Amino acid sequence: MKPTLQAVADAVGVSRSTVSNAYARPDQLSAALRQRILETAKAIGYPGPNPTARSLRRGFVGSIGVLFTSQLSYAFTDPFAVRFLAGLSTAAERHGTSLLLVPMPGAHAEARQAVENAAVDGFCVYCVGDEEWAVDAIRARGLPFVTTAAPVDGGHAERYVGIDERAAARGIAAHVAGLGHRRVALLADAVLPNLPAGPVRLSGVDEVPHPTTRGRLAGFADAFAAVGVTWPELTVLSAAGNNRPAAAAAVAGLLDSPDPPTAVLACSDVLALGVLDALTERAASGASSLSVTGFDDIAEAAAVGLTTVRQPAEEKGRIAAELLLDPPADPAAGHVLLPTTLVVRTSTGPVQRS
Amino acid sequence: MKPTLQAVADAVGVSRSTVSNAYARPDQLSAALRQRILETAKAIGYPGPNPTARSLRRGFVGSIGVLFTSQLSYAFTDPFAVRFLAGLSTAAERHGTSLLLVPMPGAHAEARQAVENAAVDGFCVYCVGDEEWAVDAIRARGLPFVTTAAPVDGGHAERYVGIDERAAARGIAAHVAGLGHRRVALLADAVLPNLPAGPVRLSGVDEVPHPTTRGRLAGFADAFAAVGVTWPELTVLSAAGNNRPAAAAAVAGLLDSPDPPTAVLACSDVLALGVLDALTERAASGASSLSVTGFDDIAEAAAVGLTTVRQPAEEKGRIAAELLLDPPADPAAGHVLLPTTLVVRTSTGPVQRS
DNA sequence: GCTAGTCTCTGGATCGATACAGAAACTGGA
DNA sequence: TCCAGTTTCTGTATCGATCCAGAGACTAGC
Repeated sequence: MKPTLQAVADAVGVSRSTVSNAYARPDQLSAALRQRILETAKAIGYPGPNPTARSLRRGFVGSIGVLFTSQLSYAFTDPFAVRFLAGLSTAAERHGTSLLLVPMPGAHAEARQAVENAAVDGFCVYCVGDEEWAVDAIRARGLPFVTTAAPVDGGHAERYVGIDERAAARGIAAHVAGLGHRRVALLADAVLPNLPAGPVRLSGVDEVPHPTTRGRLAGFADAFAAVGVTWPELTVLSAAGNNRPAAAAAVAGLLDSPDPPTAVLACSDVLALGVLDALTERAASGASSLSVTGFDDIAEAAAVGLTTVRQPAEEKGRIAAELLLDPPADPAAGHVLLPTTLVVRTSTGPVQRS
Repeated sequence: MKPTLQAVADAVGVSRSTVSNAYARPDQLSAALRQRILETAKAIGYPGPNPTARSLRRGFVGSIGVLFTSQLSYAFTDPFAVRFLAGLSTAAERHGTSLLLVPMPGAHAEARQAVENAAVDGFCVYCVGDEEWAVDAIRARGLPFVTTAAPVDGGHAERYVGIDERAAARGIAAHVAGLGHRRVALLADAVLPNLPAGPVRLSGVDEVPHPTTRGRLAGFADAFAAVGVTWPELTVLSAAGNNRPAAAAAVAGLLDSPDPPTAVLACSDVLALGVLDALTERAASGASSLSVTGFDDIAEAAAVGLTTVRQPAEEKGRIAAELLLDPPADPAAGHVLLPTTLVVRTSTGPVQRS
């Protein structure tokens, strides 16, 4: 059994409080006594105050929870998420705060429990879709939190850091429309829950539950509406996951159809790379036969010449951490919208007349 | 103030224990009463048992600490580390365990404190170099831990998952030697602490403090010794960090020298990519003018055709988590050495006669 | 009707620390 | 010499739960 604070107190012949002070408040006791306490503590093998007990008494923990509404391991699979975490961890490190990565069991009730059981001072919720339940659970605990997107209408997060999804999407779609493309497909991950890969019929963008996806699709639609292409004329493709094979699978049917689109606008770079994979497989390349765009500007986008929207990933993480760790006095400052940039590379080009 | 368990007990008119049981041991009370308790709990806004208090009483936390001996954000910058974390998190998720990423302040004493203050049930120590202090601090707390490398002679970790660094390095160096290369440079990150970038004179590999680096350099040396190239004939280059620019900077002088090496063996893919960057800058490419090898086989290595040693990153993480979360009965099973593979691509080729 | 056995529920002890009010000793100045 | 002020240390209450021995009520079997 590891010795406790009491054991040290007994060994030195002082009170528990004094030993506690030796660790947490050096100014509350003489240097000599403190020295003596620390030495006997080491001698009897006392490892320092128990972190859990300390947290309980103090009422705060010194760590913030990071919530991924999908599987936790997704965080390390998606390049954008990784960069976000890099920013988050840098800022957290500056504050001496640790990050608790909370596992998310598939079952809803258990996932909620995971949120309830996390010993943290606040949460950073990455990519909340409809998962208002997570926010609810956090609110029920009375803990502060930040989300990585402006909240869905109705729910209001006090603090968030996001981008203007719709405007950014409109920008890149306008670029594609400007190149003359009119027969286009929009590609997103899980447009509707439990959907097979491939085209989806939606009466409107409002049907899409995931707010980020909805925002981006709406932006794409805006730009095409401006050149006379209406929503029903756009093909919406759903991929079974935010990864390259899923994207390749989702576009496969369309690419092989007699009347393929001239451009595919993807809701993430990873999906766009999957489309390029599908093209490579067919011995075609981006831009020449099909224009492809992504979203996020991950490192690989530059390598393959993907036209995309850049958003500051590390910065997003950094700001998220700071909103949480020292909240701005002015509540309005808790709502941060980061700028985005259209990055035109070689994966988009003028529409080919066939 | 958030209501406590006691408040719920009072509201329902039962004892604290019963409310506790309603959450943690449903079989200990009638379904009807449990229902009633849960309902009033929700009604008065009780968010469920306080995780910290629960941990204190139960004596375990449900999370494991992940320790990076360098900055925490390094974890998200190094592709190999990211994949390791992916594996770790997948396994942790299966066990319902969360991961606590502990920040590492630069100052030694503070870093030790960070280890002492982490509320965790065990630690996964990534890439321990000479930082025996971390292991010491963990031992002092009496917590179990895993390291990602076989321990340095002397210190003994009960559980570790690593690779045979020396043998793997010997393998890839033998490939390079087999191609006829004799004038070669070995590139590593921070060969000695606080070293400027560039060539280092070492009387032997034993001088290198970081065990992983030492192991790899020793393996390289082994293979060249076998073809008659002795240690003093090998150039050792030190980079100021495990990143591409640092590697490019470290080799710059040598590449521009009148008598450049015909091959560079790097201790990581990231460093090797930096060398390729330096070559690109000089309008030369790998293999034609200079053979380059890496270590780890990160995703980008395949893209640029880097010859390297593959080690199973996700698997390493997964096993680390499992060694920690359900330790094998047989202590010998706590020592895992993973297999490695030599992956020959286009960045290595026969030595050019000039 | 009585004993044994099961189901429910309770109360007090406990996990390991920190906060805070106040006691004791010491310092200095008038 | 005495009082105010500071420094140093102590003791008790508390953070919010879980554990465990045991009290009552209830069922079963003989």
